[in-house]
Amino acid sequence: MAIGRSPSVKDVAASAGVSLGTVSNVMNRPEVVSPATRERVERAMAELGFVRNESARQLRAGTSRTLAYVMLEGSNPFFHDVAAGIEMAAEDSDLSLFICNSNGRSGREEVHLDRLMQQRVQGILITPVDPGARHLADIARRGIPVVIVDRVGESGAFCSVAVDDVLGGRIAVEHLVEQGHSRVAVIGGPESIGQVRERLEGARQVWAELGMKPDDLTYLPTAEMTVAEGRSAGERLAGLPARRRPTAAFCANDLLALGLLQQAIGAGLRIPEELAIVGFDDIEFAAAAAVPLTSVRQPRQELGRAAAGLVLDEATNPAHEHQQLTFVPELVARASTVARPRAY
Amino acid sequence: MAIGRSPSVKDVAASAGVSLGTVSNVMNRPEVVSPATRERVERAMAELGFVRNESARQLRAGTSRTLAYVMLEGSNPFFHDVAAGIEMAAEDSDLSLFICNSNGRSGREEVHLDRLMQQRVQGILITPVDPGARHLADIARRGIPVVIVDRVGESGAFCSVAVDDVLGGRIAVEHLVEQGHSRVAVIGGPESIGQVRERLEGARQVWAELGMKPDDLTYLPTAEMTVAEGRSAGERLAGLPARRRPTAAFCANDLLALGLLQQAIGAGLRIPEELAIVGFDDIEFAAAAAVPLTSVRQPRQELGRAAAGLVLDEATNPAHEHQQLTFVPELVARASTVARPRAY
DNA sequence: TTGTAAGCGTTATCAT
DNA sequence: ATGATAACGCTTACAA
Repeated sequence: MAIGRSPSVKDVAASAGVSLGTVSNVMNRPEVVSPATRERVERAMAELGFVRNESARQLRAGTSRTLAYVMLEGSNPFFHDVAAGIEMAAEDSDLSLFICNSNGRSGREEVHLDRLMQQRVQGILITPVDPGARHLADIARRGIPVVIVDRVGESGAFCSVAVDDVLGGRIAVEHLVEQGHSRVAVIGGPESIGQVRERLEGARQVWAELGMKPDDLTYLPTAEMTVAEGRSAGERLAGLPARRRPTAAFCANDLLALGLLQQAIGAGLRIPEELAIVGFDDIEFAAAAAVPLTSVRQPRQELGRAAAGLVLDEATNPAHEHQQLTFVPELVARASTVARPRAY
Repeated sequence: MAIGRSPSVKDVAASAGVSLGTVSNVMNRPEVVSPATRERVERAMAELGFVRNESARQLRAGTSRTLAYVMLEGSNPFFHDVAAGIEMAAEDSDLSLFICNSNGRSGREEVHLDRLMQQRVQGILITPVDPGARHLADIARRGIPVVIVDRVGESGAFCSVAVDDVLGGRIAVEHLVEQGHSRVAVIGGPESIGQVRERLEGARQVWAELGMKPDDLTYLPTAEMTVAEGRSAGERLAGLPARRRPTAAFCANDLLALGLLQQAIGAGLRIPEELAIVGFDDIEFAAAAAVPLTSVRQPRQELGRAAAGLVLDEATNPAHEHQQLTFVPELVARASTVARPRAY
């Protein structure tokens, strides 16, 4: 039943009684071939079960029909939403999307990048472990379009798409202060993650500008941005002396916030009365939490879409100029900070 | 700065003053080339920034170094966990993994499948919209290894890896009955989804076997397996007259359960005292919920790993026989069904 | 409108 | 140990 090897244009040509070139024309410029022969060729293709060999096409064409996205953390739905946005854009341009996951490890990232180069992908979208990494610059120098997603490239050597993380941190903490909190925890880490640094930075900035006491902003570092670390931060929070204990927390992403929320509810705290919580990203699960989570929303799919637009521009437009797109994050207030939420 | 085209083996050969074949040997059988020339070639490669062209390699080799997974719903973390398992196995065999998402639409699925064939992937893993679909059988008939994941192929025409969904439904409902519930809701849909049918089937079976009254098992159909539909099912549940209202619910997946949980807590119900909830899949967010969710665990990564093993066997072992691997699901009891959970 | 032939970058076979 | 050469399946001039 199984065939030795799959039929090639040559086989189709033989079967249809035409030449190689004609078969190719049927596929690539059907208008130049007469309806009669075209139909004959198409029938032959169907009969033989011909499937075009993309490698051969690509070898000849010199260009592939694929984009790639190297995500930072497969376990964070945020990145999958970004990927979904990219995929839509890719689909619109009739491109395939290759998705890789570095899992925060620079080594894996490099391995993936290497393979993608071998595959001659049209462009690479990446949320890098380190935007300053040598291997990233190397790729860009080769002329392969690279776009940094969710992070601003430091050198301006590539395009980037991100939200203003500093602003995000600001509006989160500003919101908490508006709600009457005067002792706030900021939770996140490690600080080697740029997004974390900037979100914390924004939080500190606005805290100072609003004239709050520096000591009343407590930083609780975490080793990762996970639910488990959020729970652990909650325990540390609970361990603080009541007088100094923050009445609100700003978490650098939603996974941390979800973990904190779980720990707090488990400990019997009323949310938001005894502890208010703001997350970051606004993933689906934020709104789906038992106490819906206030979060700083990133336009996740939009981010991906815009990034895809930039790679494609770089890939096809000779006049392309690198640009850093910045989206404005938006606070989505829910029950975890306000008893009667403005949004749900 | 940017180079016209990237250097080929030919360029490397010229630069190193050796022949084409020698360069190829350095890459593929380094042991046959003398250390001196090998080093010379390697230096030339580094200087020129040579990157092997995978299309050409593949065209020549006739086979690609990629596996593909077509997932059913990108918005459900369950599938990403399966994908992670596949990826690990792929990595072990030095293969790349191409991830696609059909989003439950048969049309998208077919488009992806088509592209994957053109790419000549080594094998396809898929959680299909419809395991009986024509296009799936067509691919298998072409001799491309296809493995059905999280669903049993109907015809035995391909390998499959799944958990016993009927059993899963059984242990979920058995657990609820053990906890003393005599009115239970089963929530899920649409019934066109095989997993749903079987989980419900198991629920009904065990309900009857335990001698419970048929009318006390209420089926609440949903249009999708999402958090939003879970919430909506919760509202319908709340609308039932108190006498007939179930005191426990078995949801066909965790997203539904999470939605139901949210709705119930929002409505002021105490969990599990006033409503006990069991989900299915045991995704990370089940354990992370405010009230940790009891769930029927699927060995998500294991599923992926095993499936990858089967495709690889089919791809490489001439004596390969199709097989249907079935894992045994396991109940993970948490606070959403037991006041003092056995596990956390 | 259709056929012929060259070439994309690699690998493998056969000489040397 | 190294070099020359054919072949993989396709696209695209160019010729007929």
